[in-house]
Order: sequence, then structure tokens, then C-alpha cells
Amino acid sequence: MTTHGASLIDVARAAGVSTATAGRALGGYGQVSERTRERVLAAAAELGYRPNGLARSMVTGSTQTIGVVVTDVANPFFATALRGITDVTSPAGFEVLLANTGGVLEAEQRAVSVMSEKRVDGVIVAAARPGEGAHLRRAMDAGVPVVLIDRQVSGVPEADSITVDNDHAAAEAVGHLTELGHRRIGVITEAGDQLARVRTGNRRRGLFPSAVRLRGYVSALEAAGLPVDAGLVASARYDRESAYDAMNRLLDLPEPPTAVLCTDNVLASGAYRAAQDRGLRMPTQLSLIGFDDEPWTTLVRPELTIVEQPTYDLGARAGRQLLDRITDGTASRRPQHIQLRAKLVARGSTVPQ
Amino acid sequence: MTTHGASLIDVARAAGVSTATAGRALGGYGQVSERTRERVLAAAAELGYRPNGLARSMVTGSTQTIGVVVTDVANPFFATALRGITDVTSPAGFEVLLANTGGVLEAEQRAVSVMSEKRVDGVIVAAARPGEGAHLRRAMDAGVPVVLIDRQVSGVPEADSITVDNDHAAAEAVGHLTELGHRRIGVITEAGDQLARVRTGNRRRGLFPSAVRLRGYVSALEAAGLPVDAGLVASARYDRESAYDAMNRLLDLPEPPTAVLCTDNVLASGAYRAAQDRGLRMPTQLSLIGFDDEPWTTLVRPELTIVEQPTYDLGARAGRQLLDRITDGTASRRPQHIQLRAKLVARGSTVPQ
DNA sequence: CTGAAAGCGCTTACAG
DNA sequence: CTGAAAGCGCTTACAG
Repeated sequence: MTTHGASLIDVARAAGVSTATAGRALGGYGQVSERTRERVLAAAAELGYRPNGLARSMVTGSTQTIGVVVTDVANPFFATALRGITDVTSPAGFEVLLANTGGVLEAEQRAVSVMSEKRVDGVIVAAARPGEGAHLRRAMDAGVPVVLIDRQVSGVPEADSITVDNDHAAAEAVGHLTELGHRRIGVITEAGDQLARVRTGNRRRGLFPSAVRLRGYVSALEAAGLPVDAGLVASARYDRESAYDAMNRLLDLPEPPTAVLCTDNVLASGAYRAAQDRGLRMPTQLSLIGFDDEPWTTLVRPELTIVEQPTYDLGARAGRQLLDRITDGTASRRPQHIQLRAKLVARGSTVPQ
Repeated sequence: MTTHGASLIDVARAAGVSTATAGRALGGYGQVSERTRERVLAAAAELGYRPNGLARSMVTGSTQTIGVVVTDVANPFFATALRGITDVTSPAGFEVLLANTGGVLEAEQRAVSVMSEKRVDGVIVAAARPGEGAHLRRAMDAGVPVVLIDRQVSGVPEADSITVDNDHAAAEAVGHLTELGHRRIGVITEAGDQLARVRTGNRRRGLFPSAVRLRGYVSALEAAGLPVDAGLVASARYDRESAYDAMNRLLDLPEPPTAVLCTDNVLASGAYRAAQDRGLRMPTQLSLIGFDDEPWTTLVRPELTIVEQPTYDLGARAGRQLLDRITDGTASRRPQHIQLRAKLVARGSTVPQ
């Protein structure tokens, strides 16, 4: 019950060797004879020796720890990606230092800074604000590899990124609807205020996934020769209630849409509910598409057509990418920007118009 | 782009002061004159100084880091609890070192050991095996406070614990059904093999939550004067498919149950689906109760009656409890065993028989 | 308010 | 194979 605990010096003394030898026996580096190793191990066991990782990291320069910064761990998307990260990095002997920013830039800046001070070997971040990358660049300049997930960030071109091809994902969903004959297609999105911006530019960097998806929606309409009607773009905050209201606004239109795309899974659940509560018959009176293959999407009737994101894989790849950087060194290769494909899963909620 | 970066020595030299003074100016401890503080801060900024948390922790004896060990971060239950933990500990200046064990004891042992070596200030663990606590006791003996969540563990009576009163929760659910007049009530559970054990003992320590819930089921039946029919206890693994099969087995019985309790939310989703696929009309032909207020439970028709666990609160309380221990020291108070109440939320899936 | 020195607990050349 | 010594980068008494 020694709270302070025995140090290497104590073990060495008890075993009658130098601390260097004791360290070699315990740490598994250098050469030690079988006899001394046994003596040291016995002494360590006797004293309840617990190596001090801080001291070791100070001299080796590696903490075997990576930082992971997300906006919300409770969000199934990030929880699943996080699992992908730990599944890859844990076998490699790394642990994860986790920070939850709640989407607040200042919290993210603080987290990255503290992690950097704690000398993590690298960091994976789902940025709170795609437009703000100065703190990430600072970390990279200090020698901490950064891998971006889910969102590209402007101002940090040197950072690797693993994202989903949201442009394509949304376009495929809308294409599915136009092929079914729908001509008035609504969208419920968090990025409604960026419609104008999205129609002109074509950068992904600096945009939220929702904005990129909105662009995919627009380009798919244009590809099908359909007009882009701003009245069919319904803005919602990232919660069910807000999506519920947005859906009702669309359905209250003089000429309501025959099909609606929701740019994420939370919005989809609110929209689905709104349609149910109005007594609207899906899919005959309304076709609906959401994002993410959440359990509920196959429990409801009709089952929801969705765009399935490779969420777990996103995390796993980010973990692997960071591990590579940690091994190879930051400056060795050019930044990698990996885009993963999402997959349209057609189910009962979408039918020909 | 200095990978090694400037140390306190460099800053001190540049500012023309001792490292002690530079440290005081930067670290915000001790006394420094305004003039020197400014000089030091300027020098630090110029050199891009980044304090070394490892060195600081070595001397202060605190890392401002807590360990969190769960079986599966991707599980909404743990993801939500984790959010509760970070929301409480982050404002206090602590970060979370996370490990995912996949429910494998050896992984948990390794994680706790490594965290202890990294000198976390304390650890919160959702144990993989309620019967195995030796490694946790070892951590406590080394001075690392341990707070158990969701599961009590035998062999670590000194550790605090925050759990849900699963006994009561399940009993309340079954009581709801017996009051509605149901007399043949089935249960789908992961702990089916522990029916005998559960009927005799009454310890909670060393039991999985599912086993405790099974006991609640049993005692509620007995309280209502109903027989406990082992044929109505359907075993399932922790996945939808397995629960799907279990539900079908129950419904294939010569005398099938009129109501079924699922001891967690994953099992409930599989069971719900099975009932749907058989074309069974809920709730008239079958009443169903699940656990956890997942989004899908109000999207399906009928909406699912559930037992709502205070998941976020579980994490938040655990975080607070650990913070207390870190401040007060391990030995100062007797272990706290907090049991939170779950709440029955009656919805459309349960009706009188 | 400021500085010189010791110390936290390891690992790493460097000799032998 | 083993040891003496230096060093990683801080903070903390102790003097002044």
C-alpha cells in the first residue's frame, strides 16, 4: 500500500544491480543475463514495482498516445468512428486521449493545445469549424501529425484527411429520385444558409459535410435538367424537433415536394416523424431518403432508403494513416486526402412518382 | 519548424532570467514582477515555446488525466455515459484516456495497467467480467482511485460504484405487465443461463446487469403470484439476429407469451422486428417492453414502452465521484455505492390483456 | 521578487 | 553482460 511506490532505484538496490541493468531487465531493451533478469524481476514483483511511463516518455520522446478530438462522442457517427480508431491503434500499442468539443472552436483549440503539451504522438480531429485551422497548423509545426476526419479544414493543407465523398453521396441519392420520376425534390439541411455559396464555389475545404451534401443535391438537379427552387431547401438545426418543423414547412407548400432528402440521420428521424404525424402515406404520397444505416431505419414501415456512410472505416483509416505518419515522420510524404464512397441503399421509402 | 522545440531553459536564456523565474511566469505559480513576466511571455511567444506536460507531471505528481475503460464505445449506452463523464471532468481541467476492451478481460487488465503506468489520476471502468477484480484492486493499492460504472465487481469492495437499480427496473416493467392482466410473460435475455443462480442468491456484486434484470423479472412474477416458467426465458446473444431468433422461439411455443420483456435495447430491436415479420399485431396480440429511450422507439408503430436508464447521468455522476476521490484522496472516505433509478415509460406497445 | 540546486524516474551512449 | 554518469524538462524548497 505504498502510495508513492517503488522506483527503479529501489528495485535495483533490492536486486543488487545498477539502475541501468534493472531498467534493461524490466524494459526489455539492451542485454541482460538470464540470472540477473530473474533477480530483477523477482525484486520488482516483491516491491510491487510499477514503471513510470512519464519518465520513460520524457527520454524516449514517445508517449504511445494519440489524441482524438470530436464534436460529440454521444453521436453514433463519432462513436462508431472512434471505435474504428481504437480498433486499429490499440493493437499497435497506442491509447486514445479523448476530447469532446461540443462543436465549440475554443474548446477544440484548448484540447489540441493541451494534447500537444501532453506530448501525444499525433492527433485525429473532427473540426468544429472547417474554416479555422490555425491551431491545427501550429500543432503540425510543433511536430504533431494531424489527421482530419469527416471535414476538410482550410488553412492546414499539410494535414492528411479522411472524408466521405459527400458531393457524390447526395448526388446519387437525388439521382435515384429523379430516375424514379420525381421532379419536385425537397431537402432538409443544416446548411440551408449556404445555398448561394455552394452553387458558385466548388471547393470542399472549409465546408461542413452538410454544405457539401447540399451542393451534391444542387448538382444532381442540374444534371437532371431540373430547376433549383430555393423554396424546396428547408433549413434545420441539428435536432429532431427542428427537422420536424422543416418537414412540415415543406409539406405546407402550395406545391409540396413529392420526395425529400435529409442530409443526416437526425434530421431524417424528425422528418419521418412529421410525415407520420400528418398521416401522410409513405412512400405513395411522399418518398424520403436519409443518411446512415441506423437501426431504426429498418424497424419503421416503410423502411427508410438511406445513404450509408463507411463510418467505422473512416475511423479505422484515420487511425492507420496517423500511425503511418507517426512512424514515417511528418515531413516525409505529401499529405493524403482520402475520400471514401458512400453507398445508396434503396428501401421501401422511395418509389416511382 | 523546430521539431524538438524550445524548452524552459531556452526561454529563460532569451529573457535573461533563471529557469525558475521563467517557469513561474509561464506556469502561473509563485511570484513574478509584471516586467519580468512580460519579458518571459514575449520570449516564449517568440520561440514558440510549448510547455512539456510530462516533465510537469513528473514533479507535480498529477497528470490531469483520467482513464475510462469501456467494453464498447460504439454502443450508445457507453457513448452517452462517456459524454456525461467528459462534460463533468473537462471543465475541471481533466482529459480522458480511453480504452475499449471489447469485453475481453485481458484487454481490460492491460488497459488498466498501462493507464496506471501513464499515471492517470484515477480511472472509471465498466468491467468486462463482474467476477474479476484483482487488477482493479491492484490499481487501488497503487493509489489510483477506481470508480465502477454499470457493473459492480466482486473483489474490489473499496471501489466506488455507480449503477442502475436493475433489479427494480426490470421488476417495475414486469409489474406493469401483470397489472395489465398478463399472466404469461416472456423475457429475452443474455443471462438465460443464470436463471438458477439468480433465483437463489441476492447479491448484485459479480453479476452482469442482464442477470440482475433477470432476477427482477423473476421476483416480480413471484410478487404477483405467477409461476416462473423456464420455457418463457429465451436466451440471446447481444445482437439483433440472436434476439430475432429468441422471439421466434417464444412465439412458436404451444402456449406463447402475451407479453415479452427484452433486457436491453439491442435485443428489443431484434424482437420487435421478429414480431413485425410474423405479421403479429402489436399491441393487441403481443405487448412488448424494451430498455433505453433510443430514437427508434418512438418512430415505430406502435411506439415502444421502455425502461429509461439515466445513462448520461450515470457517466456524469461517475465523473464527479472520481473527481472527489482525486481531491480527497483514496483512503479518506468509505466507498460509495450509488444506485440510480430507471423509469418506466409506458407507450403504445403495452395494453391490457 | 529572483536564482542556484536538487530531484521527479527513467533511458542512453560510453566504457569496461 | 554490467555500471557510472548524463540528461529529458520541468517545479520546489531554500536562500537571499
